[in-house]
Amino acid sequence: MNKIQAPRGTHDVILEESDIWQYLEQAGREVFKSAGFKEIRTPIFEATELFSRAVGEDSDIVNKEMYTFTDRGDRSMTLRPEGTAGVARSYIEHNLDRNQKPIKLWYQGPMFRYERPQTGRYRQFHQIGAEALGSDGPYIDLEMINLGIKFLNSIGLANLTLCINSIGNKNSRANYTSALKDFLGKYSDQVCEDCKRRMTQNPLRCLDCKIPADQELYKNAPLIQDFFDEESKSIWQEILTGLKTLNINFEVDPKLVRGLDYYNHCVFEMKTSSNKLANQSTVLAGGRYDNLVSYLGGAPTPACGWACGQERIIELLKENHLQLVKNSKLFIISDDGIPALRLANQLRDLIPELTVELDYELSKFKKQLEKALKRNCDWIIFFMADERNSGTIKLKNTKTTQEQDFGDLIELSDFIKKHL
RNA sequence: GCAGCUGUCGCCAAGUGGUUAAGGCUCCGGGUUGUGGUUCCGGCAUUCGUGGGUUCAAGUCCCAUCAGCUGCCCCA
Repeated sequence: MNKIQAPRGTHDVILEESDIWQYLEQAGREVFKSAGFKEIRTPIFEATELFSRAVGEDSDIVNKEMYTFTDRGDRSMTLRPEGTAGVARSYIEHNLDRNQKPIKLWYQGPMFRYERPQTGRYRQFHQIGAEALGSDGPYIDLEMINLGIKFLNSIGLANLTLCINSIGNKNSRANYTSALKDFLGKYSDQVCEDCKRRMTQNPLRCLDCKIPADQELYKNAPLIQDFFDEESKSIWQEILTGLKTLNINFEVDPKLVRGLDYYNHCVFEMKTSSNKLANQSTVLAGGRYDNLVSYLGGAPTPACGWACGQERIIELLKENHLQLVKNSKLFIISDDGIPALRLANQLRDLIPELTVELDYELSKFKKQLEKALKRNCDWIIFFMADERNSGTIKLKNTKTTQEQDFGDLIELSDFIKKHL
């Protein structure tokens, strides 16, 4: 029989790694809770049309990266490539705009993109994201940025830089794009193949071309800020002064743009300087997307949000030699299974925060002791025939090596609780 | 979608065409009569990602395929 392996670009989260995942997700939950965000769980697959409308017909995601299939009812379905579209769809479908605004939501879960796997890049990957719908900003934008930073700080991530830019409103961007096209047109025979293609499809992207020769040519390219109308200008200004006043460090990156169509005004990314992620240095990215809800047929709704790639963060956490908070563990050594199981259950009820384990193989005393020690248990209970016959439980603290007999379970559990 | 590198036990690995595929860690069984991870014995790949081919002979060479890594593209 040949072994079946996990599909390309997917991976199993197993053993110690799942501890890190839980730690990460717990940290997210706490941060969102503290800011009054509610969790939203949307389907993992949606009508294909949702993504082609939300993400953009000519984006790479829609064109070549979606997991699309026809279901048995002949409907075209797609495994979600990102989280925002589903949230917006749900917002419209359930008339969430009738709630107090803004609606503040967060989500966590798998996303799917048919890409070439690399470090920090998978076909099934996971994002934690937050969206706020119904507020114009700039305060909600600042709140979202702040929350993103807070989240990453809370898990002990350092060496992160907030990069920020504004891509203005629709008008400003249209004016800029046409000016940029004119500028780029002058070099159409000198730039790289990719840029030639980008010139027509997504001229903004030329600006972050990685070819030095191209960069040289683009040095004198027009800047988007010079094309801002009054609205774009004032919103951008408010964000910048807000960040300064809040003492949030940032770098303005005029070349920061977006691959997804629905963004406008302020966009931002958190990047790591760690070389652990190779080329995938962006760990969290987001911005304002005032047009998405109306693209999808809802009433025009200002909104902003961000998403962060969990796999990428996990890589960084591993590098940080993360000290996960371990809870106390107790191991019962016994020569009879049933009394040991009963005792384990009683202890679990009495001390829910304690991990209680035992040896299901009923190995010899020596072996069980070894197992307990190898597991790094804080406590060992000796519950062999001798103890059971005398009606006592012998408790040992493995750190202090002190032992104590207990005749009463409540007394024993109180003792442990006191020393947790 | 394009290009380069890699693939031997759960993990780390030796092996460079020639008998039964080193070693270490982990794990499992057992001894040292119930208290510190010790020690001692023993076990753990008919098989080298998979499938073909070359050869008297292949983990070692060739081809294909799958997967991983890296760069491009794009993105979280």
